[in-house]
Amino acid sequence: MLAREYLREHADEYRTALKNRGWSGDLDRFPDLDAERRRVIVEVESLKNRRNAASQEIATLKKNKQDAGAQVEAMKRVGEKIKVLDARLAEIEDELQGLELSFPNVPHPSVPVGPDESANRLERTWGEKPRFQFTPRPHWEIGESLGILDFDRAAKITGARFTVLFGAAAKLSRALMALMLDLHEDQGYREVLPPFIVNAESLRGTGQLPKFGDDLFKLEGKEYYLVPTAEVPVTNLHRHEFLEAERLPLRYTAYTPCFRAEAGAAGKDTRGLIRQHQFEKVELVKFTMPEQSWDELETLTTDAEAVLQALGLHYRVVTLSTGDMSFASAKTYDIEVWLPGQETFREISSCSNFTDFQARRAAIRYRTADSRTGFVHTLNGSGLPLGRTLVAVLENYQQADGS
RNA sequence: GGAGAGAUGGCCGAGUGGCUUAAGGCGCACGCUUGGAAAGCGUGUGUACGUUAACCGCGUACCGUGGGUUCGAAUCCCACUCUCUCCGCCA
Repeated sequence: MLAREYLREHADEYRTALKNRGWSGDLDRFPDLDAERRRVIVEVESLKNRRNAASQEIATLKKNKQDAGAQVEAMKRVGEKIKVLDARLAEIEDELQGLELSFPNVPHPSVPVGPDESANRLERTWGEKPRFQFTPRPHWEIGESLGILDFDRAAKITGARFTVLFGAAAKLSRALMALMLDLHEDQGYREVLPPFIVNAESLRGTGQLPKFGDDLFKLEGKEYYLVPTAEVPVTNLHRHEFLEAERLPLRYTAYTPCFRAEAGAAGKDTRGLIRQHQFEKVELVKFTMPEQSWDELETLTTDAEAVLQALGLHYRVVTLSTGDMSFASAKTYDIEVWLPGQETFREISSCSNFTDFQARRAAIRYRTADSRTGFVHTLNGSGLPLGRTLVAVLENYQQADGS
């Protein structure tokens, strides 16, 4: 969510930002609605002011055993008016809020402008492509021939896009989780194990709702959802809270399974465990003062990279273009790991600065020692997904004999 | 799942329709006092929105959340959420 003052005073600038993002929506309704809202507020609040004064009068008259009938009658009419205006105001607020929740964040000036991933900017690469004396195989072949990845049985138990890990794969996954959490703890992150089920309010705070509900698994009976990423429960740890400015930034790392319905993604990357309905991930989340967040984005990214370096995996870092960024992000670095079995760089981490976009939705504020308040900046990045890291290890360290 | 009790400011806690612009205390900030401190005394102490050049002032709202009754609601009514106690069930 963006500041109303920003939408009022920098409408042209925001229009350009939306165009760069390839966003198609209605910005024209905002100024009308905003102006009407303020008109109604001025009117209804002056009526309430009159009512408050009158009720004091009535109380005094009654105490002195005097007749207050005329005042009561007059206030009945004022009360009716207030009721009507309050109802109108609620309508306006609803529509205005719905509108504001649909507006994406403003890209940072350093973000390359472009329609899609073709405009992404390469920042750096680390390591080198491993050389093989044989043709490297994709992970699904390695995993199936070793009997440690089983897609067919997962399809029987559940359905498409689920996987069973056996033996060494399961054990490696568990080891990777411990490696990542320990590494991030050394980097200054506090480990947290949150609920894997969240309510709708939490998803609104981080921006998955109301727009991207189709990508979520919703539980029946209650307004509960399976977490699509640890970003949701961890960012919402501090929803509706004031954080002491001198204690910022707060840094958290969390392991959770992630559940994604991916309603619109059928047919893409269907082989192997690159795109699954369930995967596991270690996540990094930060809450910072506004002036710290851009530096913290850089260290967040290098903190995630450190996992790949520890594993000796070749990767590159790219800045996503305006057209490739997610809804809530102001700037995103993608880390892409080299997969020799598929001869491609594949996204393994997304590190984003959401500026105050999520903090406004979730009301996460700071308070300084001299009592100034404001919205914090939130950031997060994968550090890293277990499944894709397992894929990278399998493909990069495979041997000629299939082991 | 059943029964009962509860939710008030940073914290404790009073408050069963108007005298509450939420008592009192603690904490915190500033000042007085002091050689310095403690104690004591005094002043102040939330959030959002609106108005405004202005977080100067003024106004409106907020006592778990959402509705309702009333001229007027922290207070009465309804629904929901959460917490605690006991019972049941369960890893």
